[in-house]
Amino acid sequence: MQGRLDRTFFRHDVLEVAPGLLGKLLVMNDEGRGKAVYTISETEAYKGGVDLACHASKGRTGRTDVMFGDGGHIYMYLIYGMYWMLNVVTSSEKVPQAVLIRALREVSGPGRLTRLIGVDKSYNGEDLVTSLRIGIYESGEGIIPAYTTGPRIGIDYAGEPWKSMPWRYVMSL
DNA sequence: AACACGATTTCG
DNA sequence: GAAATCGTGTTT
Repeated sequence: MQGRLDRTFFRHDVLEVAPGLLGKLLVMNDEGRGKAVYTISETEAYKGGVDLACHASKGRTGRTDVMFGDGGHIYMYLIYGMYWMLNVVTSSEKVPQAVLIRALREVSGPGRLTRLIGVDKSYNGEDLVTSLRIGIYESGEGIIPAYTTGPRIGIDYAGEPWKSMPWRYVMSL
């Protein structure tokens, strides 16, 4: 590992950070569960005020507040009353964007992965740059691996053009 | 105070 | 194809 991703990595546009997170290492250091390292293999970009699939597009509320903050923080969202979605806030303050971590290598599905690694609402607002229990690190290569793109999952309600934007990034084998 | 709904997963 | 299950935003 070359080292932990710094603040500037997260302060770029979500369409740049989402594919940029592929191949990066998600490092967990939760008390009791011990240390664990996972490779991020699938992400989705949710781009601020214009993107109707992005929760922040309907304005700043208590829940979406963290997305309006500085990049590098975590936005946790509970879906269907049972699954936590792990998001990484990107860009800078006042610009609401986030990357949904959809899969880790060997672990498919955003809801299953958060259960596996033990991430829930208590991680909302956590700073990935300074947190002692969760962080993202550069992989050995330090480059973005090959990947394919496609429409995001489960957001058809947002309508066109959002439901068709190729903002889902899947790392190739 | 009540209601509708969702960035999913699992089972039949 | 449908249920499980609840925090959040919206409506009453």
